[in-house]
Amino acid sequence: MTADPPKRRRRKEARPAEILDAGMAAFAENGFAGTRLEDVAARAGIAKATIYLYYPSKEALFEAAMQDRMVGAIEGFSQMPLAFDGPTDAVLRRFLGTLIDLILDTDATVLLKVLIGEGHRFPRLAATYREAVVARGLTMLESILARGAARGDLRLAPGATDPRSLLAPAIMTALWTILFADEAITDRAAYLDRQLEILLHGLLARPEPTR
Amino acid sequence: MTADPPKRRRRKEARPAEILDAGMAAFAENGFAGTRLEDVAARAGIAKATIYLYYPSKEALFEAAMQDRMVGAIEGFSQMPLAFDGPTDAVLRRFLGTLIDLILDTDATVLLKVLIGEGHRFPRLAATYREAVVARGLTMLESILARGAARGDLRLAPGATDPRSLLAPAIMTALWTILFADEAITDRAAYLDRQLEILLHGLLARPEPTR
Amino acid sequence: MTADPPKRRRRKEARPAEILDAGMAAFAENGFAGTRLEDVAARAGIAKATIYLYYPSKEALFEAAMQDRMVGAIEGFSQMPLAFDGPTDAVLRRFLGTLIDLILDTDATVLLKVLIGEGHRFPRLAATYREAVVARGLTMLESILARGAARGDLRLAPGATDPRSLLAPAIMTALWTILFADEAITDRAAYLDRQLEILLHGLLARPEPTR
Amino acid sequence: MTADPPKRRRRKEARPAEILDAGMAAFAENGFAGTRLEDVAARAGIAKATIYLYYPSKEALFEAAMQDRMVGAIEGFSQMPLAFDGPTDAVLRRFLGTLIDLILDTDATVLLKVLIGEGHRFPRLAATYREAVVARGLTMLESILARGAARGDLRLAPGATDPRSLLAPAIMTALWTILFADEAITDRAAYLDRQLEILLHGLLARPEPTR
DNA sequence: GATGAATGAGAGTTCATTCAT
DNA sequence: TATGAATGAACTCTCATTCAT
Repeated sequence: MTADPPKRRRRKEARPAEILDAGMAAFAENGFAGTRLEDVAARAGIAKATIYLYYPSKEALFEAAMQDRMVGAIEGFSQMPLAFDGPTDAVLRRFLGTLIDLILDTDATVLLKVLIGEGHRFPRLAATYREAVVARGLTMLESILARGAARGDLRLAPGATDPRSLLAPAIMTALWTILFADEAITDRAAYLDRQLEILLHGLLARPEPTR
Repeated sequence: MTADPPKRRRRKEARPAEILDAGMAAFAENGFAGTRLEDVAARAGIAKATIYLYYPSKEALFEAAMQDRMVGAIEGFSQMPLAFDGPTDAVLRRFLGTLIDLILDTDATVLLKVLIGEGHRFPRLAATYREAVVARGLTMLESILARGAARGDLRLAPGATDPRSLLAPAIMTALWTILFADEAITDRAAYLDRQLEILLHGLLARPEPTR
Repeated sequence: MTADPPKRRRRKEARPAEILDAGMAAFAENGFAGTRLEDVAARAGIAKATIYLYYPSKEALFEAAMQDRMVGAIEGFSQMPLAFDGPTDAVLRRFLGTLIDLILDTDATVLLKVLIGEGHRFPRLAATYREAVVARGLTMLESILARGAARGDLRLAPGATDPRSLLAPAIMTALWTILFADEAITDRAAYLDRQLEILLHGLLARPEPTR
Repeated sequence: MTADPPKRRRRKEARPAEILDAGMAAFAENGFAGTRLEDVAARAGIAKATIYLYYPSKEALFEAAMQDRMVGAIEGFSQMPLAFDGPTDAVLRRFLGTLIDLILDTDATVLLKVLIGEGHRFPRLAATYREAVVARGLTMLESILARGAARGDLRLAPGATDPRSLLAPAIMTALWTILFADEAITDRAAYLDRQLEILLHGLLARPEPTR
């Protein structure tokens, strides 16, 4: 990728991150068991043994790669517009829009995919994911709901609304991408609009508005 | 399943299905690459080599197991109450309730999990799944929406509603079970109620009900 | 070696012992770390993986091989002429002669060699060796000495004689064979005679026989 | 060793010797194949690659370390009291006492241990050891015997006595230390006394002392 | 049909050795 | 001179697959 790949000996500082990237890509494609360290090495442009200079085992590499992506995801969250101004529907649209962008443009999808497949064997990772990523997202949604309730925007008390309902558009996006990559969502804005239209206003016609 | 056939013969004819079950369970836990045929055999109570009498390779067993579960899922669909009577909200509640039961009580979750992890390596399976399971579910939802629109129950034209929105509660259920088994949904009815409450009536307070 | 070596599948009963023999030979030549399982397999005429059908690891094979030889050594002891009749010098000559024959004709030398090299890493084996082999030999010598003292054959009280002195001819034989195989002891009887001559009667001229 | 040279320079010149010491210690513990150059480096407080500045390969380092110890052993011999005065028993006692001290206080034991284990793979070393160390020791014993015969101290002609008999106490000491370090000889003087008592005067009661 | 035994082809891991600094 | 980084060549161990019974 860079201009002049020296035969050996690259910047040692970058190595661990390069390996992590290569590992993540490989694990995403083939899962933990299905990935050969040889492939990771090839992707990173190094020898198999070099991996062991930085990670003591395949498992350690896997965990490090996952953890690294989680840090990325968490950072993505913390850079989200925390100042929620204006009407609740606009706030939600902004929040979910950003979240979907995050999911589609980063390795968040990959992370989810791998954790679905291997979470069982790496309970620590699954726990971290739940606490540091999922719970955080849900908490943010809850605070949006609380603010909306305070503003009188919402029909229901915030406690009556499962925030997972609101997470659904984002997660469904990720899932669709994983399962049917080729049929993935193309027009994100339109997609989000349609989902929000229902979440905000409901499916049903208002039963006898006046009367 | 059947009532009385002589125990002797049952064994022989049941072999392939037993192996399929064992395989499914093993693949669900450890994925394709992470599963050892030895484990499958142990689960099925047979010798490793016996598997080869019925399936020519690990891949073939995997595909057969998946296909088998898909057939089960499809059968589940076809046994769903196709006579949609009554108001659309009741129909939807019945449909999604049955779907969630199906997901939680069968291997549908497991199927989804495995396909998420290995779909990439078994594109034929992924395609079958999309067409025979997912598309079928969406089609049924679309027909519910069309009927609802015809009845005047719906706020929007059926084409304006992404049926995936309606699938979300079911799929989120599956995902939550996969990722956080211990924190899984316990009270299904209540869970569904809360989700439907939003899907049907929306989050927002109705602006100026009178008009 | 046998007449008709079938291509595959030999008597499963003999396998473990064959592997043990092959392992012992290999370990004796190259030590534990220096031995490649591939070599053991080749010596045994089997595939490398077959070893793992019988022993779960290289270490386990090593320990099993050692233990097996120790059992052999111990059996050798128990078949020694326990009925010590006649004058002590004859008894000793018989005992040590048999011991040297045992050492030179069995794997006892090899066992000693390997334990010298690897005992440090396999303390359990070293302990077993000390207790089951060495201690047993010394005990037998002590009983010979006690009997000799009772007969009035000995100059000293049996407690005053370190039985290791008497073991020396046997052990030196083993050591010489290990270190300088090509220069090994050839005429065992003569060798033993010369050693015993000294042990029994001493180096020094009897000072003042009368007195 | 030397008195005062500036600390700076000392380091450089001492390097090879330090590496040799570290190597010897490591080889003694784990044998040739079982020793990692990394360990040697760690023991010597240097980097693994530095070893290659002084020794072109692991084998070369091994041979150098062994040879170095042999030189030490030989020097030990040459510093032994060559002026054998007095009665043969006293001479022998002095000689063997010094030898045992040498064995127990230097790396002579270690050398023996390693050569037992790896002599097979390093025949040159084994040959050197036999010639430069063992043969030399035996020669010295033979000269003691010759002198003793000339003095009339000995019962037998010197040719009738295998000098290895006399070496036995020393070698048995080494062997015991190697095999059963924890049960090693503690009271050297007493141990030697008991061994010599037998070697000099024999086990048997003098048959009819008078007559 | 069923299986225990056997194996070839890897996969992860280690380590002596080399190279650039 | 000294070393951290890198690697190729093993080596141990695993596992899908086959074969003889």
